[in-house]
Amino acid sequence: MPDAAPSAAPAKSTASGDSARIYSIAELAREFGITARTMRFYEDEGLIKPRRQGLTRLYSAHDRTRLGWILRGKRLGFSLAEIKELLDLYQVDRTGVQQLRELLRRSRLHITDLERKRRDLDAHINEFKDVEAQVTAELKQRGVDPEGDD
Amino acid sequence: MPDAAPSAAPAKSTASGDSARIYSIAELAREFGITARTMRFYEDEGLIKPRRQGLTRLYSAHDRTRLGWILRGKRLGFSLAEIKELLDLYQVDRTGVQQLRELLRRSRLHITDLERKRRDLDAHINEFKDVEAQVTAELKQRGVDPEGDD
DNA sequence: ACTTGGATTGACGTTTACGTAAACGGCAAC
DNA sequence: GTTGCCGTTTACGTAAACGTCAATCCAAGT
Repeated sequence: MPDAAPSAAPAKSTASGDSARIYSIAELAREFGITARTMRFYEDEGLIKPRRQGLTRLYSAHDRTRLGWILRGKRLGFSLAEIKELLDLYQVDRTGVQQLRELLRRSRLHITDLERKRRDLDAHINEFKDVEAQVTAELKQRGVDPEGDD
Repeated sequence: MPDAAPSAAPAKSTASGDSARIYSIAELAREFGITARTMRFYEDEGLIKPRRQGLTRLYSAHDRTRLGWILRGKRLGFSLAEIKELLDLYQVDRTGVQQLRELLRRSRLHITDLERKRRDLDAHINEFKDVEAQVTAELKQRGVDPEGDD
């Protein structure tokens, strides 16, 4: 969510310290565990727009943050189309009242969706923790240490 | 997760009341908001195995529960292959110590994955709640009631 | 007897999210 | 000067998760 939420960012002490850093495509790909192909694909889909120096792509700290956000969305099971929609939510102009209303409406819709996901997730976690507890108990009962690889 | 976790199920008062109920493919499809095609596909992939009466599929309460679990997994962003793996975790025989160890290991791995997802989800939710709060404040400042559709 | 309403099995089509060459340019080292 | 290494575009391939027919079957109603 580039620059939208203040969040708990480490204090920028070095003036324009590393927010001015630029990244190559391979560098970011390594960092996030994806391929350059994937990043170009995301660009084609309008999810990121790195600067260009000639043909070569130059990624800013902003781009990097955005990419991280995209991948987090993916881990949560959103499609690239949905992620694009959500990213666009932040780019929308907040000048008009109607637009603010619309933004509010869609944020709330999305929060509802996310909270459902959270319930699903908690249920899933609890079930697997149950299994863990049961299996641990069973092993102990058999006089086996549940920890240790042998 | 069928019958694995006790969970908070409503008391079965009618003896074999509805755990003996059988469902048609269309019935379950309607209930879960999917198509019959999807259910047959899941069967092909080995995710559910309904009884047969001739050619017609008959779904039990167990199948229904299982289907619900599958769809919950999907909402969390798991692939059908992953979901199958997780379902199989429960079917695995818990007799041998080695198998119990393996089950424990994989459960823990999965819990780790789920908890990462949870952190991602919480971060996402917080960001959108920030947006909601900011937009709400902005609307109030302009003397507009954030609620109400006009 | 005939239609209507579900059920079935193929088989091919489609969308999403990339992978995988192929063919090229720029630059630094050997 | 050519061998790597990184970057580029264009284009075809692919796995996952179904959708969409087509042809068929079967029980129920009129």
